[in-house]
Amino acid sequence: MNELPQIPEDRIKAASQGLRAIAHELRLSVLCLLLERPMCVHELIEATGAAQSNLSQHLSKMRMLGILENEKRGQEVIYRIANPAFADLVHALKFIYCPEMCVAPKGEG
Amino acid sequence: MNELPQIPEDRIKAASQGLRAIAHELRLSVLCLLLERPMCVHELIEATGAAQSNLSQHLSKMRMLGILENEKRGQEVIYRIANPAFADLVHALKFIYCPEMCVAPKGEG
DNA sequence: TAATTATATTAGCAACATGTAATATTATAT
DNA sequence: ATATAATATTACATGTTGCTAATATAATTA
Repeated sequence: MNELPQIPEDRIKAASQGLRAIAHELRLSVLCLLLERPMCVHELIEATGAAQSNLSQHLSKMRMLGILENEKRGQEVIYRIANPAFADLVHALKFIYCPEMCVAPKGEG
Repeated sequence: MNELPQIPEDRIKAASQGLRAIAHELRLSVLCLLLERPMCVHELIEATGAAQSNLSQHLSKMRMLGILENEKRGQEVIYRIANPAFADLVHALKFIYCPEMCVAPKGEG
Protein backbone atom coordinates (compact mmCIF):
# COMPACT_ATOMS: atom_id res chain seq x y z
CA MET A 1 0.00 0.00 0.00
CA ASN A 2 2.56 2.53 1.10
CA GLU A 3 5.79 2.01 -0.73
CA LEU A 4 8.49 3.16 1.66
CA PRO A 5 11.69 3.94 -0.17
CA GLN A 6 14.07 1.31 1.19
CA ILE A 7 17.56 2.73 1.38
CA PRO A 8 20.12 0.01 0.70
CA GLU A 9 21.90 -1.21 3.78
CA ASP A 10 25.35 -0.51 2.39
CA ARG A 11 24.47 3.14 1.80
CA ILE A 12 23.25 3.49 5.34
CA LYS A 13 26.41 1.84 6.54
CA ALA A 14 28.62 4.14 4.47
CA ALA A 15 26.72 7.24 5.48
CA SER A 16 26.77 6.46 9.17
CA GLN A 17 30.46 5.68 8.98
CA GLY A 18 31.06 8.98 7.27
CA LEU A 19 29.08 10.75 9.94
CA ARG A 20 30.92 9.03 12.74
CA ALA A 21 34.15 10.16 11.12
CA ILE A 22 33.24 13.82 11.51
CA ALA A 23 31.13 13.57 14.64
CA HIS A 24 33.89 14.65 16.95
CA GLU A 25 34.69 18.13 18.16
CA LEU A 26 38.32 18.10 17.21
CA ARG A 27 37.83 16.43 13.84
CA LEU A 28 35.00 18.78 13.00
CA SER A 29 37.08 21.79 13.99
CA VAL A 30 39.86 20.60 11.73
CA LEU A 31 37.46 20.14 8.86
CA CYS A 32 36.06 23.63 9.33
CA LEU A 33 39.57 25.03 9.26
CA LEU A 34 40.52 23.05 6.18
CA LEU A 35 37.37 24.30 4.50
CA GLU A 36 39.19 27.62 4.26
CA ARG A 37 42.51 26.38 2.96
CA PRO A 38 45.01 23.53 3.30
CA MET A 39 47.12 23.72 6.42
CA CYS A 40 50.08 22.02 7.95
CA VAL A 41 49.88 20.17 11.22
CA HIS A 42 51.33 22.80 13.48
CA GLU A 43 48.92 25.38 12.14
CA LEU A 44 46.12 23.03 13.06
CA ILE A 45 47.65 22.43 16.46
CA GLU A 46 47.84 26.14 17.07
CA ALA A 47 44.34 26.85 15.81
CA THR A 48 42.70 24.05 17.76
CA GLY A 49 44.88 23.95 20.85
CA ALA A 50 44.95 20.17 20.66
CA ALA A 51 47.84 18.03 21.83
CA GLN A 52 50.17 17.04 19.03
CA SER A 53 49.75 13.31 19.39
CA ASN A 54 46.04 13.57 19.73
CA LEU A 55 45.60 15.70 16.64
CA SER A 56 47.95 13.52 14.68
CA GLN A 57 45.83 10.50 15.46
CA HIS A 58 42.68 12.22 14.31
CA LEU A 59 44.33 13.40 11.11
CA SER A 60 45.53 9.90 10.47
CA LYS A 61 42.07 8.49 11.01
CA MET A 62 40.49 10.94 8.60
CA ARG A 63 43.18 10.29 6.05
CA MET A 64 42.62 6.56 6.21
CA LEU A 65 38.94 7.14 5.65
CA GLY A 66 39.62 9.16 2.53
CA ILE A 67 38.33 12.37 4.04
CA LEU A 68 41.69 14.11 4.07
CA GLU A 69 44.79 13.86 1.98
CA ASN A 70 48.24 15.20 2.74
CA GLU A 71 51.39 16.27 1.03
CA LYS A 72 54.85 16.50 2.51
CA ARG A 73 56.59 19.80 2.12
CA GLY A 74 59.99 19.82 3.70
CA GLN A 75 59.44 18.68 7.25
CA GLU A 76 55.91 19.95 7.27
CA VAL A 77 52.90 17.96 6.20
CA ILE A 78 50.06 19.82 4.61
CA TYR A 79 46.56 18.48 4.97
CA ARG A 80 43.53 19.24 2.86
CA ILE A 81 40.03 17.90 2.40
CA ALA A 82 40.20 15.11 -0.16
CA ASN A 83 36.57 14.25 -0.53
CA PRO A 84 34.26 17.04 -1.70
CA ALA A 85 31.30 15.22 -0.21
CA PHE A 86 32.67 15.99 3.22
CA ALA A 87 33.27 19.61 2.34
CA ASP A 88 29.60 19.73 1.33
CA LEU A 89 28.55 18.11 4.56
CA VAL A 90 30.57 20.46 6.68
CA HIS A 91 29.18 23.38 4.75
CA ALA A 92 25.66 22.11 5.38
CA LEU A 93 26.51 21.88 9.05
CA LYS A 94 27.80 25.42 9.12
CA PHE A 95 24.55 26.59 7.58
CA ILE A 96 22.65 24.83 10.31
CA TYR A 97 24.81 25.60 13.31
CA CYS A 98 26.50 28.84 12.26
CA PRO A 99 24.13 30.56 9.85
CA GLU A 100 25.56 33.99 10.59
CA MET A 101 28.95 32.84 9.33
CA CYS A 102 27.48 31.73 6.02
CA VAL A 103 26.02 34.98 4.71
CA ALA A 104 27.94 37.78 3.02
CA PRO A 105 31.37 36.11 2.90
CA LYS A 106 33.31 39.41 2.52
CA GLY A 107 32.63 43.12 2.09
CA GLU A 108 29.13 44.51 2.57
CA GLY A 109 26.36 46.70 1.26
CA MET B 1 47.85 38.08 8.67
CA ASN B 2 45.36 35.38 7.73
CA GLU B 3 42.13 35.76 9.60
CA LEU B 4 40.82 32.27 10.08
CA PRO B 5 37.12 32.28 10.85
CA GLN B 6 37.06 30.92 14.37
CA ILE B 7 33.93 28.90 14.90
CA PRO B 8 32.71 29.25 18.49
CA GLU B 9 33.38 26.23 20.61
CA ASP B 10 29.78 25.81 21.64
CA ARG B 11 28.69 25.58 18.00
CA ILE B 12 31.27 22.93 17.32
CA LYS B 13 30.10 21.09 20.39
CA ALA B 14 26.47 21.29 19.37
CA ALA B 15 27.18 20.26 15.81
CA SER B 16 29.30 17.29 16.74
CA GLN B 17 26.71 16.19 19.25
CA GLY B 18 24.07 16.41 16.57
CA LEU B 19 26.21 14.39 14.23
CA ARG B 20 26.90 11.74 16.81
CA ALA B 21 23.19 11.48 17.36
CA ILE B 22 22.57 10.42 13.79
CA ALA B 23 25.87 8.64 13.15
CA HIS B 24 24.42 5.23 13.77
CA GLU B 25 23.00 2.81 11.27
CA LEU B 26 19.76 2.19 13.05
CA ARG B 27 19.14 5.80 14.01
CA LEU B 28 19.93 6.95 10.51
CA SER B 29 17.59 4.36 9.04
CA VAL B 30 14.84 5.56 11.31
CA LEU B 31 15.44 9.16 10.31
CA CYS B 32 15.32 8.26 6.64
CA LEU B 33 12.02 6.50 7.20
CA LEU B 34 10.58 9.39 9.17
CA LEU B 35 11.67 11.71 6.41
CA GLU B 36 8.78 10.21 4.45
CA ARG B 37 6.12 10.39 7.10
CA PRO B 38 5.52 9.97 10.82
CA MET B 39 5.36 6.35 11.93
CA CYS B 40 4.55 4.35 14.98
CA VAL B 41 7.08 2.16 16.69
CA HIS B 42 5.99 -1.16 15.29
CA GLU B 43 6.14 0.18 11.78
CA LEU B 44 9.71 1.20 12.45
CA ILE B 45 10.45 -2.18 13.96
CA GLU B 46 9.07 -3.89 10.91
CA ALA B 47 10.84 -1.61 8.45
CA THR B 48 14.22 -1.83 10.15
CA GLY B 49 14.13 -5.35 11.54
CA ALA B 50 15.52 -4.07 14.82
CA ALA B 51 14.76 -5.60 18.19
CA GLN B 52 12.00 -3.80 20.03
CA SER B 53 14.03 -2.83 23.07
CA ASN B 54 16.93 -1.72 21.00
CA LEU B 55 14.86 0.48 18.73
CA SER B 56 12.99 1.90 21.67
CA GLN B 57 16.24 2.98 23.25
CA HIS B 58 17.39 4.71 20.12
CA LEU B 59 14.07 6.48 19.72
CA SER B 60 14.26 7.60 23.29
CA LYS B 61 17.76 8.93 22.80
CA MET B 62 16.78 10.92 19.74
CA ARG B 63 13.73 12.27 21.47
CA MET B 64 15.75 13.45 24.42
CA LEU B 65 18.07 15.24 22.05
CA GLY B 66 15.17 17.05 20.45
CA ILE B 67 15.59 15.29 17.12
CA LEU B 68 12.32 13.41 17.32
CA GLU B 69 9.02 14.07 18.95
CA ASN B 70 6.20 11.65 19.59
CA GLU B 71 2.51 11.57 20.13
CA LYS B 72 0.52 8.86 21.78
CA ARG B 73 -2.40 7.53 19.79
CA GLY B 74 -4.23 4.79 21.61
CA GLN B 75 -1.60 2.27 22.55
CA GLU B 76 0.60 3.26 19.67
CA VAL B 77 3.20 5.98 19.79
CA ILE B 78 3.84 7.93 16.66
CA TYR B 79 7.25 9.41 16.05
CA ARG B 80 8.20 12.22 13.75
CA ILE B 81 11.19 14.41 13.11
CA ALA B 82 10.93 17.40 15.42
CA ASN B 83 13.89 19.42 14.32
CA PRO B 84 13.90 20.52 10.67
CA ALA B 85 17.68 20.95 10.84
CA PHE B 86 17.99 17.21 11.10
CA ALA B 87 15.63 16.65 8.22
CA ASP B 88 17.90 18.96 6.21
CA LEU B 89 20.97 17.08 7.30
CA VAL B 90 19.52 13.71 6.42
CA HIS B 91 18.43 15.07 3.07
CA ALA B 92 21.96 16.33 2.46
CA LEU B 93 23.22 12.87 3.30
CA LYS B 94 20.81 11.26 0.91
CA PHE B 95 22.07 13.53 -1.83
CA ILE B 96 25.60 12.44 -1.10
CA TYR B 97 25.11 8.76 -0.46
CA CYS B 98 21.98 8.01 -2.48
CA PRO B 99 21.88 10.53 -5.32
CA GLU B 100 19.76 8.30 -7.51
CA MET B 101 17.00 8.37 -4.91
CA CYS B 102 16.94 12.15 -4.90
CA VAL B 103 16.08 12.92 -8.52
CA ALA B 104 12.61 12.93 -10.07
CA PRO B 105 10.56 12.22 -6.93
CA LYS B 106 7.45 11.06 -8.82
CA GLY B 107 6.25 10.73 -12.39
CA GLU B 108 8.51 11.55 -15.34
CA GLY B 109 8.71 13.41 -18.69
C1' DT C 1 77.23 13.74 13.62
C1' DA C 2 74.42 15.94 17.06
C1' DA C 3 70.67 18.93 18.00
C1' DT C 4 66.28 20.61 16.72
C1' DT C 5 61.80 20.78 14.59
C1' DA C 6 57.75 18.55 12.67
C1' DT C 7 55.03 14.69 12.62
C1' DA C 8 53.71 9.77 13.44
C1' DT C 9 53.13 5.59 16.13
C1' DT C 10 52.32 2.65 20.11
C1' DA C 11 50.56 1.24 24.53
C1' DG C 12 47.42 1.46 28.05
C1' DC C 13 43.71 3.16 30.50
C1' DA C 14 39.25 5.52 31.20
C1' DA C 15 34.92 6.79 29.27
C1' DC C 16 31.23 5.96 26.44
C1' DA C 17 28.09 3.43 23.25
C1' DT C 18 25.57 -0.65 21.94
C1' DG C 19 22.89 -4.91 22.10
C1' DT C 20 20.29 -8.44 24.63
C1' DA C 21 17.41 -10.16 28.08
C1' DA C 22 14.33 -9.38 31.52
C1' DT C 23 10.87 -6.61 33.42
C1' DA C 24 7.64 -2.71 33.73
C1' DT C 25 4.00 0.23 32.05
C1' DT C 26 -0.10 1.53 29.58
C1' DA C 27 -4.09 0.87 26.66
C1' DT C 28 -7.50 -2.20 24.77
C1' DA C 29 -10.49 -6.01 24.59
C1' DT C 30 -12.96 -9.89 26.78
C1' DA D 1 -10.19 -8.73 36.61
C1' DT D 2 -7.38 -11.07 32.96
C1' DA D 3 -5.19 -11.33 28.75
C1' DT D 4 -2.93 -9.21 25.09
C1' DA D 5 -0.60 -5.72 22.38
C1' DA D 6 2.46 -1.74 22.12
C1' DT D 7 6.06 0.55 24.07
C1' DA D 8 9.52 1.86 27.71
C1' DT D 9 13.02 0.98 31.15
C1' DT D 10 16.79 -1.30 33.58
C1' DA D 11 20.85 -4.05 34.19
C1' DC D 12 24.67 -5.97 32.47
C1' DA D 13 28.31 -7.66 29.39
C1' DT D 14 30.99 -6.26 25.52
C1' DG D 15 33.07 -3.43 22.28
C1' DT D 16 34.63 1.01 20.66
C1' DT D 17 36.64 5.55 21.14
C1' DG D 18 39.61 9.05 22.84
C1' DC D 19 43.23 10.84 25.60
C1' DT D 20 47.96 11.01 27.51
C1' DA D 21 52.61 9.78 27.81
C1' DA D 22 56.33 7.85 25.80
C1' DT D 23 58.86 6.78 21.87
C1' DA D 24 59.99 6.74 16.95
C1' DT D 25 60.91 8.68 12.42
C1' DA D 26 62.28 12.13 9.13
C1' DA D 27 63.96 16.60 7.60
C1' DT D 28 66.84 20.57 8.72
C1' DT D 29 70.57 22.98 10.56
C1' DA D 30 74.93 23.67 12.93
